[in-house]
Amino acid sequence: MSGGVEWALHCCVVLTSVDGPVPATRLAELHDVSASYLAKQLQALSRAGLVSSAQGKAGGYALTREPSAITVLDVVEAVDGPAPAFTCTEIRQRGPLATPAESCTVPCAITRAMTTADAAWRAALRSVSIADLARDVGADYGPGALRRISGWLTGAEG
Amino acid sequence: MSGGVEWALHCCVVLTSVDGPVPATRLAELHDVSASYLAKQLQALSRAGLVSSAQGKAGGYALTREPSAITVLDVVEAVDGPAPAFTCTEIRQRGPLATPAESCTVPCAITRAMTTADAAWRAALRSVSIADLARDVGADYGPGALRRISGWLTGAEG
DNA sequence: GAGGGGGTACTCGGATAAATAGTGTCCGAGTCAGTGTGG
DNA sequence: CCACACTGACTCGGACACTATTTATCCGAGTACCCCCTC
Repeated sequence: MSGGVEWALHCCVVLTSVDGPVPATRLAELHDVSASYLAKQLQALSRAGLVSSAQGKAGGYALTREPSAITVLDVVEAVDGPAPAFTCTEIRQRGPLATPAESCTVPCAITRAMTTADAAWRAALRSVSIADLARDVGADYGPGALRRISGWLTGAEG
Repeated sequence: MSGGVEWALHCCVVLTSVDGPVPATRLAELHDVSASYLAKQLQALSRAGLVSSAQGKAGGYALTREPSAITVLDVVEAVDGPAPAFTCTEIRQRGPLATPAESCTVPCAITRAMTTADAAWRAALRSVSIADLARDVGADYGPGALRRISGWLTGAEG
């Protein structure tokens, strides 16, 4: 999985604590990561409609929906793409004992097993929302943690 | 996920139908894939102890256990490695508002969500055995399918 | 003092290179089967 | 006829190139704010 997923999720969580848009540069220095590369991830989120982008002097990125309406799966699919990890190359239709194409009306057993596992993975990610993550952050580090981040994002210099 | 996982699984399924060892070359031409690269996957299975390798004239690969005792997860971890897809880089400990290390006794919320999803994925793959796959192949293409493959693997020329 | 126009600085967005993991290939080390020879 | 040693060919195993994906970077297009000028 792309490492940018982690960055994107952290950005979504901190964006729950602010109202206005936050520039990519600010998000990058908060997390001490490459601004240029983080921009790419945020663009992916924007293309997926999870965040809105605003240009100009007071521009930046902001969540488009309630944090409870954005799932972790949404972010993962936006950044990594919606394609499943396993792709069947139809080996059964190759070689000297190839299964004829007309017998291949359903996916092969291996593909079915992989698809089932992939569905379980996605279901687990779909059951967790950004709001859940933000709540857990508060539970882990105290209610003031996100508030401090919010203040730094909107106001502080350096 | 590495595409070699699919090849390895197909090999394991067909190996359930034969008694003696089968050379990698024979498995490769059955599936019409690169023999050299398939060898790499089979070596991984051998390192993991799922198959035994025998050298010499009548050598090859054979399953070491009952097909019902080998799970799809075993094969996936043997070929792709046991590492989870998501790796936390501890972003929370970086940047101007870094969380102090002594407060990071448990994984962060994002990592917990990813770990849970990964566990669900692995549980699904663990619940399917190679024997299950072989049985499904019989159900899909008729009981004679695996028998024909077995005969070709052990006897036929070209 | 209020409204409008222009400048400016800041933002995103996509196009462009380096690094890394995955894919594919090759040749050498090791080993078993078969064969020929000697007893 | 049996046992042994040898030959030979076939097997795996790891080391070596090539390609695709991921990672990282840069510069141009666009836009909202702010200042200044005019009325």
